[in-house]
Amino acid sequence: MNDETAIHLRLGEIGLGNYAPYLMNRIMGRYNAALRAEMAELGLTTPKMRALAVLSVVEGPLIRELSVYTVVEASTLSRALDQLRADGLVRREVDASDSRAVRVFISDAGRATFETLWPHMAAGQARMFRGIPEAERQAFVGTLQKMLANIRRHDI
Amino acid sequence: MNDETAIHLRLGEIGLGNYAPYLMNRIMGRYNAALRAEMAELGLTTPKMRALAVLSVVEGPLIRELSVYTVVEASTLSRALDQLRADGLVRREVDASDSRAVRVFISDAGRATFETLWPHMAAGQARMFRGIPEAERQAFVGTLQKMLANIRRHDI
DNA sequence: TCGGGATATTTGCAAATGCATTTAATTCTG
DNA sequence: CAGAATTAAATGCATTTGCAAATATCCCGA
Repeated sequence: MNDETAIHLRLGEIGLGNYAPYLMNRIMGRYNAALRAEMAELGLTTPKMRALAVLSVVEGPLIRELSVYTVVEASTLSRALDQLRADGLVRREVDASDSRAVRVFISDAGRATFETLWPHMAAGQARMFRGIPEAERQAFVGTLQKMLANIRRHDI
Repeated sequence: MNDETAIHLRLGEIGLGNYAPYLMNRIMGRYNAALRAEMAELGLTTPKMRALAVLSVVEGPLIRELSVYTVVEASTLSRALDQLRADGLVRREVDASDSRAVRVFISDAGRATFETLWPHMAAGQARMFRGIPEAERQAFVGTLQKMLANIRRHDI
């Protein structure tokens, strides 16, 4: 079946269980929900957790960039960062060359908090991929990367 | 690399762009955000849209089942259904054999609303998969189905 | 069959979220 | 180079969300 045909199919004809966005939302819903208890214990919400995750890997991004990475609205992210800062997990710093912009840095305490959470995230991922051969996992991630390139609206 | 090794890697060592949950959250975040404008125009939120989508395919599920299908909390779903009912898009019906339980049915108006939204959803999916060969898409969906089987906690 | 525990859904309430607006600073254009 | 248009981030506000508790019903074992 080619693209032109596929786009005219109804959901009922495809079937929920064959519609990729449905499957992905459902899988991520479970992954995120499973993490929520651990996050709550650390005083984190999803936006706060995502910010820490990205900041543990990306050094001092602008808030606007962090918003893209985390897929969190700028206003929501701004408040999440307020809270993270109040807990000493991140630090804001006005950008040297553009004083409208703010860069965000993770602190040692922030890193430690994320290190506590990470094993649960890794376990969640491992559970998702249980019984799926390495080659298939790699192909899957490769397809995800192509998909992200297709839909992202920023060059980040 | 085998499972035992992989689970001990740090996020920084894997890289955000190779961590499947990150990629999936980001892709679905965009897919959902792109749909939000169309949904708002129809007076729908994400839970309401998901409920209509599932109800267009599954006949008269219990609210509890709908909650699993849509990955929406029961309390949130209950209120979403209130609103859908107020707009005449769904109908509640006490289950014949268990008077605690409620079955939900989509109305003709609900179907019509979903039919209006569906082309945008299909377009979003098409955009995600742009340039990805059919065989790769099928393999991808096959992996998603295995993953859902791995993480779901219900037999739905 | 009676009562305790489980289950399905709804509701109260505080917290989180998204949109629109505001503030401040930069860049573009004539 | 002045002023308009754009951009980054923060804030006001109404809505949405999730957890916990309430309500109603069902099921199981003594």
